[in-house]
Order: sequence, then C-alpha cells, then structure tokens
Amino acid sequence: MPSSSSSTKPSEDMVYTELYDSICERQLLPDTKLGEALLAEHFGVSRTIIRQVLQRLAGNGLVRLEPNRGAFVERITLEEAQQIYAAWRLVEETIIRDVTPSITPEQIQSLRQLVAQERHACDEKNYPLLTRLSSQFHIQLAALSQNKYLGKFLTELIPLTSLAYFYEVKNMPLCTEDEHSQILDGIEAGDVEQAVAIAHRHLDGIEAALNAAASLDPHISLTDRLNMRKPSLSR
Amino acid sequence: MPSSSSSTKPSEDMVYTELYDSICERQLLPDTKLGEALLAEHFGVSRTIIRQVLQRLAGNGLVRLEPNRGAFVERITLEEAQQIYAAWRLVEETIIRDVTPSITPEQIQSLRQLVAQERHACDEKNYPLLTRLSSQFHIQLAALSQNKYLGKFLTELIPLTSLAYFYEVKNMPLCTEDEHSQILDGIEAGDVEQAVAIAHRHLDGIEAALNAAASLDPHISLTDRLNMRKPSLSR
DNA sequence: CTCAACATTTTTGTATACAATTCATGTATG
DNA sequence: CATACATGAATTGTATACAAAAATGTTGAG
Repeated sequence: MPSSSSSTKPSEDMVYTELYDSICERQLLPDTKLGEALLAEHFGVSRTIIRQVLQRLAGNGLVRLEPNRGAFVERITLEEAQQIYAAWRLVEETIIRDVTPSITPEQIQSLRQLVAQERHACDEKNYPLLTRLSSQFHIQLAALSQNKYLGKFLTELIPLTSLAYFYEVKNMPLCTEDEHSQILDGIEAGDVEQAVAIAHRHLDGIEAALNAAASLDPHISLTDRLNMRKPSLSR
Repeated sequence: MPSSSSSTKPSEDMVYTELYDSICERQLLPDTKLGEALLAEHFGVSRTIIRQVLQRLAGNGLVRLEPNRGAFVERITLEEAQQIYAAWRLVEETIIRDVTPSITPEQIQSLRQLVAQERHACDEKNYPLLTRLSSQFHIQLAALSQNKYLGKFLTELIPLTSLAYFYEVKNMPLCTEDEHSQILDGIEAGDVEQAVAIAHRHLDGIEAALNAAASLDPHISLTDRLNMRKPSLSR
C-alpha cells in the first residue's frame, strides 16, 4: 500500500522525492537502514526502482551505500558540518552579489511568500516543514544566480546539513524567518554589503546553534550506540 | 573483447573509470550516443552494470539521459563554460588560501611529479593524456583542502570543461605546466597572493583560449549539428 | 518522385529469478 | 559458562526475460 495516496502510479521520481524530503526534514534520521525489499513493498514498485533511487540519493551524499550491506541515511560529523557551513558562506555571498543587481520584483515577491510560509510553519511549530522551507529559501535564492553551477552546488550542499545528528538537534527549531526577511530587504534595496553581512550573521548563528547542540550531546559513537542496545544478556 | 586486457572481471568501477576518462580526454565527444547493448557487449558485462554506470555519470553531469532515447555524452554551451570557469576561479582561490599554510613537502613533491608528467605528455604531443593530467593537477590540489566539500565541488566541476565542444577545441593543446609550476612555487614559498594571482591568470588564459576557439568556430545551429553527427565509437 | 501510414526492428524501461554475501540463531566443545 | 563454529534465513548483487517506446524500413497512394 503506497503511502502516497495519489492515484497516479508512483514513478521513480515520486519515490525519490519522498525519500529526499523525509531525510531533509529529519524524519529519516542518520544511520537508518533503507532496506530495498521494505521500500519496494512500501511504495509498490520493484527493487529495481528502489535501487536506482538509492543510488541517486547516494550521488547527492544523502545516502551511504555499504557494499553487500545495504543503504543507510548518511551521517556527518561536527567537523564536516563546519566545512559545509564554510563552503555555504562562501557561495552564498557570491550568489547574493550576483543576484542583487538583476533581481526582479516578481522574484522578490516569490521569496517573500516563502518567508511568510516559514513564519506560519514556525507559529504552528511544524518543525519538519520549517526545516524544509528554510532550506528552500536559500535554494530558491541560489536558483536565481546567473551561475547555475554555483546554484547547483548550494542546492546539493544545503540538504547535507540535515545529516548532522546530535540528540539536541531534533529539538532545535531555528526560527530564522526574520533574518531571511532582512536579507531580502538588503537585496531589494540594492545594498549588497548589508545583505551579505546579514547572511553571514545568519549562517554563523545556525552554525553556533549546531555547535551548542553538539557540546550538549553526550558524545556517543556509532559503535557505542550499537552496543548499548544489549548491555547485558537477558536470559 | 573487453578493452581492459586484465584477466580480472571488469567490475562496475572499471567500466565507470574507462568511460569517465574517455570523456575527460575528449575521446568520446559530446552528443555521442552511449548505447547500452553496445557498451554491455564491449565490456563483457550485463546491461544492469552499464545502466548503473550511466546513471552515475549522469549524476556527475558528464552524461545526459534522454527518457526512452538513451544516454549521450553531455554538451555544454560557451555560456555554461564561462560559468564553470567563474565558479572554478572562486573555489580555486579559496582552496589555495586554505592549503598554502598547511601543505607538506611530500605533498608539494607529489604535485611537482604531476607537473613533470604533464611536461612529458606535452612534449610527446599526447594531448588526451595532457588534458587529463592538467585536470588532475587541480583536482589533486583541491584534495588537499581542509574543506572536502569545496574539494569535491572542484573535482566535479573541472571535468565538465571537457564538454565544451567547438571544432577548434580538439586541436587546442593547452601546455600550461609552466603556470602549474609557478602556482606551486608560490604555494611552496608561502606567498598566497602570488599563487592566487597566477592561478587567476592561468584560468583566465584557458578561458580566453576557449573563447577564441568559439569565435573561430562556425556557429552551427542545433539543427545543423544534429545533421552532422557521427555517433560511432571509434575504437 | 514525394509523402504518409503501417509494419518491423531496435532500444530502453521494468520486473523477476537466481547467485553471492552477510547476519542471526543454535549447537557443540573446551 | 563462554567462545567458536556451523547451519539456515534474510538481504544484496547480477543477469536475464519481458513490456513499452522509439527508430527504421517498406509499401502504396497521390
């Protein structure tokens, strides 16, 4: 029974989107096993399709394929997350500088709508949706860049931040629509330096929150986590 | 008859590498049809493997998958090539700034060896090899970056330059080992600004050569180009 | 001779069957 | 009682068979 209730046949892209969104929204947490047979049954397609989707997700870095062992949601370390934010800052600044002079009122309007949706999701405490919308703001901004390769890079980079998993991260709702709004203000006013400065502050803030979560987290390694399932044999 | 003469079974990675290198070296030119049955026979594997390889290559942007029509070597326009070089300049500079303070003598040595190979390939007029070595220099440098995401970006970006296809490009041997050598000199001396400046000149030069080739090229429209395609694998 | 409609062939897309590997369970042994 | 090993179940990897679509070739009318 396919979870997507639509009557249309769940094609490869639908399966891909569903898994992609689930990972980005942190519904599927890092190290979750993505068994082929299970997914095939769930979506009502053959393993062939599931396999292709998993390989595409692996190509985007969202899924880790362990030979002869299967597919898992990827997990990144704190250090890797920091590298991601560093690269993000670099490209975000470049894109803002690129987009600001040529942006149209319609494009601004479209982004403002997105911010409104973010605010709504935050009010409703719908944090999975908020996570996705927040990413989408930056992705949609990146899509406006003249340079589609930089845009594609950011589009692939941003979802990876969902793979940093510490206990506290789940409960860390980053309601940053205000900063998004301020970035738009700067862009709309043609004030590149202002927009760039806020964007940097914005990303610094997100990274700081992640660092805080990581420091609060009892540093449990993967092996530790596996071992603590059965501390003692009950028999 | 598999082209890889080794007796070991050509696995997926071998097929991937072979096709990847052939495209990067401009042995397989843009718009070349990559028929599944043909490749399967050529490498002595099933279509399943070929299919996986083609999807991986498509994920890297080297291959274009047209639904129900098959796989083709991707082609990029002059404008897209210019975007690639713009992104390359940005990231290359960042990486040089990142790598210079922490590079080791062994790493320098390894890169110098690569430059020597380049010089040799240029002397021998082995242009396919030179093309690959020239890319490899930048890729290997990028691999030294602390930021593996920027490194990966460049690693995926650089091969795309092989997809810009104008008549003159084939006959355009860019013997730029000297500039590579100078970049290394700057890095080795710890003179970041010098290294960055040369790197910029280097990339500007390559892009200028491409622009020249494009202007010399009789601007063939898409429809004309379709008429003149010779899709045979020359092997 | 040209063009269009139909039939044939080829190629891609998907599902399934089989082989290979890993993982879990249970048993024997020190 | 714990460890090592062997057997069996479950999962992944690969090849093949079949279905669907596109390309090609042929025929016939205008």
